Amino acid sequence: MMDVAERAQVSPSTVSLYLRKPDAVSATASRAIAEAIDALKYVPNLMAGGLAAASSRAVSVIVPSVRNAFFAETVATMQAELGKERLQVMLGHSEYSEREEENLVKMALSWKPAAVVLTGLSHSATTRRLLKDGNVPVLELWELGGEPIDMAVGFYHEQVGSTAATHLVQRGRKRLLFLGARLQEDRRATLRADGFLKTARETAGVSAEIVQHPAPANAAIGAMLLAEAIRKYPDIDAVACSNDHIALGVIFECQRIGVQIPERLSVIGFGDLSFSAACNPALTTIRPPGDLIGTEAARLILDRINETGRATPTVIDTRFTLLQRQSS
Amino acid sequence: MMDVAERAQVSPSTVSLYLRKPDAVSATASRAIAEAIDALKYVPNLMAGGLAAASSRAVSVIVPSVRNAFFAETVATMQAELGKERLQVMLGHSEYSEREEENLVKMALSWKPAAVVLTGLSHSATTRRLLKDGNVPVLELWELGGEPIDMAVGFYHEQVGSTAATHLVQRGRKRLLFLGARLQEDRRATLRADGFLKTARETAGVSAEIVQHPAPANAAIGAMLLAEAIRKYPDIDAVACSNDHIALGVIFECQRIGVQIPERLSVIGFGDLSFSAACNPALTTIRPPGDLIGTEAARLILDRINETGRATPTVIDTRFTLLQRQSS
DNA sequence: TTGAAAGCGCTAACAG
DNA sequence: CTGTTAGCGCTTTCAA
Repeated sequence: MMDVAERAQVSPSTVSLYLRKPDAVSATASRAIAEAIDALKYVPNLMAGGLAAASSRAVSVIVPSVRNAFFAETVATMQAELGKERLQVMLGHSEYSEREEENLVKMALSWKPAAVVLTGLSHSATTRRLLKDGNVPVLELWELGGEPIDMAVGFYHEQVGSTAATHLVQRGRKRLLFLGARLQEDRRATLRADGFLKTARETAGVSAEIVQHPAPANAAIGAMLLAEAIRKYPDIDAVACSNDHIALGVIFECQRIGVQIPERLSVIGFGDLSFSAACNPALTTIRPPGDLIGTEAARLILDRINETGRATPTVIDTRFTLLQRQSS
Repeated sequence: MMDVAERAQVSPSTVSLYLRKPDAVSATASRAIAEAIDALKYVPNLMAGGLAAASSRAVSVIVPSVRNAFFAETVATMQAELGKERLQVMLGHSEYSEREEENLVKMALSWKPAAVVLTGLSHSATTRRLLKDGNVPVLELWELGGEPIDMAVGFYHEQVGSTAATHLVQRGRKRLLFLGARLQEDRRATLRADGFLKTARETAGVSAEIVQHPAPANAAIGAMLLAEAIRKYPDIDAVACSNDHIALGVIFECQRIGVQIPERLSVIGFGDLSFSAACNPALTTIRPPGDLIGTEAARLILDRINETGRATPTVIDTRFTLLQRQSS
């Protein structure tokens, strides 16, 4: 930076100012500095900047796993949005463990991040304390309904379950079933199951049960669950799945054992994954706005950093969309 | 750190040493320092550390998109492995653009990363120059066959295509087709197509064509491609798909139009995605070792950082696996 | 709008 | 194995 300043005939602090707030520097100086940066191929050292400013241009994003398409979508969107403002995404995977999440938060704080982004509303006591004391913007994504540490962007998962149940009932179904995977770890899937069962059972003449498996969701588990469901509850006429991977397995299993969808069995999923519209039959599902969550989250972070006077909202409900297709 | 040193009755540099190389500090000092860190709830400032060391504990990982399950797998694995050594993953998405990748590399270099990880072997000239001059370990993942900037971990995609063709021919197929999506951007899918066509056409009595679509791969595109393929080449008896999303669409479309798999048509995919084994019929596919690529990459980076004397290899061929299932 | 000065909190020789 | 010393390359008042 000193070399750039020398070449541009200004002081280092003017170069620094130019880099951070270009508008505060005169056109003449700006031109000279830009030329010097270019000629010298100057690359700012963000470590030094972060040290001096006691805050870095890194945003720590912690999700259960980026292998999960939902979180991948949000992470990808956030990186794209934050990258435009030259903010770096630092990624961490909690693998659905609060202990691991806590470690990641500790590591993250060492970087003096511009913001910390978590998934969901349940965290260890230490995590909450670290973050509250940390004097850093905190965002919790993908879940609404509890008390956020700072800001939250997401939707109500009980509503998702409730919407699914209502939809199936409206289609004339009476014997409902929820098919869930890894419910012990996936709090949000559990909330969807709760909402589903509650709404279904509150409806006169409708019954609802749940069948689950502890392994992570995939189509093979979905197929197993459907087989087990048919065995346990031969008279079911509709299943709601904790996500579309499970629903895909249900579709394949029904094909194999000759259960007609939707005539004999209605199926609704969650996720609207890339294959859902192309299934045979096309899968009715509920689409969570993974990308919207990402853009809204990025916007809140940017607002905070730029302290745009106007108080930023604390909670954003992105809602979700029911997509009715052939399977119901 | 000075507070910790004072409380532990040692000098700050001993604390620093303890933090970086615990084994180099006496047991007595270690105990005292650990106690002090705990009591004071000391959180190291990695920005300061990075500045002083002229190198940070951040690893920049740039992939086309983490929405793609292949790269998500590698990113997740790398984060887990590097996280154990307290290295942070900084994520960037090139969206298959060399220009965007170049921007991300420039941003990454500002952080003085411990290593830069890219996807594939083709990059802009500037990217290559920046990285070669950057005096930073560079890894290129998921592709072998060219001249790596520094180190590479992956496999040969032409071999994948060739393996698929050979498999189909061995199953007695004669009229082969490659179904591809987004080949103009996805160099590795193009390499697989090339290998497939070459091997098929070199085989006596076997013909091979290609049908493609410019949109990103998903099941709907796969269904469209299959329909188009049947129209153009009514006598095909086998299709290889650029990935399993396409293959899934093919399976559904064949169900709809009544084409028997594998009797009338053999299908092979690429990816072994989470649904592939559970399809109806189960999908024959080629599994790329996304997790192995991640662990090997992490190992190379760690070796470099710790300068484990022994020269680290420059290129690692992880190979891939053919999984024969019902669809062929 | 610009510049001088004073660090930010740590690392890395080096000597002991 | 431990301590001394001299910065790393920026940002940020504050004054001009």
